[in-house]
Amino acid sequence: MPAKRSPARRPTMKDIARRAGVSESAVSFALNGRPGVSDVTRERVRRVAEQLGWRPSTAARALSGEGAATVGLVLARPADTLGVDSFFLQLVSGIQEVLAERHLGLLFQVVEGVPDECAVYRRWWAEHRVDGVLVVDPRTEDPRPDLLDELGLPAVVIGGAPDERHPGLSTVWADDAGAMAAVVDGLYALGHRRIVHIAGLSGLAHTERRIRTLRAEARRRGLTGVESITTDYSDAAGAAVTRRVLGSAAPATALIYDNDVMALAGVATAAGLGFSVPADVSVVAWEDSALCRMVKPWLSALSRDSVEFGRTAARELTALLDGGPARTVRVPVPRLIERESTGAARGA
Amino acid sequence: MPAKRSPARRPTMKDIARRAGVSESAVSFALNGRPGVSDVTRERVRRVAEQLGWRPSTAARALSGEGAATVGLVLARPADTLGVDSFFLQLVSGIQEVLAERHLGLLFQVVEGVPDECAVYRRWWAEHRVDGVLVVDPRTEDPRPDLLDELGLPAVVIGGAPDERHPGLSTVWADDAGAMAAVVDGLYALGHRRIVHIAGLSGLAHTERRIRTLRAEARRRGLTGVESITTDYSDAAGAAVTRRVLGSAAPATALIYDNDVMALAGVATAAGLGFSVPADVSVVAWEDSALCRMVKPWLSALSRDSVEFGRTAARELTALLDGGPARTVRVPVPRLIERESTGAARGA
DNA sequence: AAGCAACACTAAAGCGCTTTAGGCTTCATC
DNA sequence: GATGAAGCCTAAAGCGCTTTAGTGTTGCTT
Repeated sequence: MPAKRSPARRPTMKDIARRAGVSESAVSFALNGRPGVSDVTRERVRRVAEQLGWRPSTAARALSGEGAATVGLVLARPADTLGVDSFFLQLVSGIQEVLAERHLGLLFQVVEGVPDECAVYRRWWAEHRVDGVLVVDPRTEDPRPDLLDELGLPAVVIGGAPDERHPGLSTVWADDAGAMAAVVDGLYALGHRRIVHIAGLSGLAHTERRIRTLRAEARRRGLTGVESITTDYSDAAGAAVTRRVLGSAAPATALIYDNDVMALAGVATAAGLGFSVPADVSVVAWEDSALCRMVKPWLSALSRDSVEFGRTAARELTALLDGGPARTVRVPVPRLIERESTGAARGA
Repeated sequence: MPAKRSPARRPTMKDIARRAGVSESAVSFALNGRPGVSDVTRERVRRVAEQLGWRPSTAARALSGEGAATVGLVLARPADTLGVDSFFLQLVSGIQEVLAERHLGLLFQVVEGVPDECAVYRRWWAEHRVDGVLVVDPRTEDPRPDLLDELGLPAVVIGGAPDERHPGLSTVWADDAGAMAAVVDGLYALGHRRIVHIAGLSGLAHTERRIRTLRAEARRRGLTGVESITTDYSDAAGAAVTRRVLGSAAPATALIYDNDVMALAGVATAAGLGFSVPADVSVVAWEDSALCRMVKPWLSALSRDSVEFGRTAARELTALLDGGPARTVRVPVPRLIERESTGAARGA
């Protein structure tokens, strides 16, 4: 028996009004907890609505000024870069958890770059599609905060540094600088003096923050064999840079990779070059995931709770939508999980 | 200078009408390419709209029966399972590419399980939020097609087998059965007789299809040491099953893992147990990604173009939205990329 | 017993768009 | 020169909801 292709009209408030024998306005008041109806009527209306399986039409709601009940998230990355990134899906999953409670939808889009991203914001705004947005991968020289300010679109920036120039935006961030300092501390204590940081995308706020911190830490200790090299986060880049670094005259004894994928590729490359980890070179991955326990030696990694990160961001956005003030909240510093890929520097 | 918090009213058709000196209806006709206005008026209206930066309010459009210009995608997976899955983001990225051309939004939600997913469809439908949906991870005994049929929500099922019981749904699928047969063929030719398939989630349509095919191939050849073991796709499960399988009296000589993550974990486990790959045991990963080239030996893997898969699915959905007929389209069979993890069976 | 507030409820407008039903010109037709 | 048809455009209703203004009842006060 083929399922019936029922026309299945969605029930509207008018239907409820008719069945409950009251006016549409009464229904609206009753269902939205506004004063103006007696408790018994309210209850009756609620029951009818329930029984009819009524749900407010977001379109109608949005049109009468209530907002779209939707928040937006755009990911600006070339399609091939977004492969093996566990961080992102976890973040989204945390975001969802909070949004779902409030029946807020998540409009998601992936684009090629920041200019496209800005265009999407403009469109969403003009089309009335979203009530607010979550901005990821903030950059130094970022046009997005200005734009969002101009559009008056509530937004929370995920992973940026506090930004006092845009008091309208909330920021949720982790203290990468502190984490980097801690990592360098640890490596220094193990005797490492030549440290290379295989960084992520140049221009990303957190990349630059890590680079600056590393440089500062090096200067503070008088270290000269310390540098950062930016990449595109890909395994290929991780491998290539590792090859170059370990091939130099006085190769680094410690490598800090800005994600798990590059770290893995780096370890494989090092092994291929005859370097043993951690005897010849220590490796730290900035991002923990199942991957880090899938190779021998297990990778020491900076771990953070990305799901909770997402939850926090979403909570800030809903607070903003409720008319709350913009805030800057810091989530816990990533913790260094010491596994097997870090050890004393050779000869230390 | 702080950016101005401009109230920034969105321009409406009324604004255009006033500026162009015509009625609102004329504007609507002009902008939607309907007859009823002269070419010069149409052009004038278009220019004014452009100049004002007008974009139709999706809410208003949706309300007047035009649909929400949005399609939905819900991912039913426990939060911790969706970590390292490159397939999914690539799929989404392909989907986006097609949707973006048509200015269709993608409403995205992740939930815990299929019942929740059904609830989301109902809600989206009742709230008028989406015009159609993309369904992933079809199951044997799947309640979703019936539901979508009942709601009359256009949908395309991604990765299912053709389903003649739901003529309203489009299906986009790859021939897993064919791929499995080819893999077994190859392994058989290499002398493998004891083959274990570390499968994915039991109940998923493609999991069951692979299992059935493997069983049929084994029977056809009179092989007895062939079996499938279902898992939850996690690296932990991959490792655990591998340990069990290789610890048996007459261990398998070839392992087929239903994703790259488990394959990786499997190889690591095998190495830990003293098995050398591929000398002692061959490994095939059903899903190719950067991971497969990040361990030695490089993993032989079944590769497919997930981005294109997503594009195809999205194209089918837009066709459906345009009133086209439901179709069943097959994307290319995954190709086996032979790398270093497969070889002749010991003693063959 | 008139006056008044308080309460429960309804009528109607409005959000921004589409669409149907005309109205008014113009031009061709016989 | 009346009749029609065609073409361009406007008025108005309607989509499903919120909200403001307003209408009747009560029940209380003096």
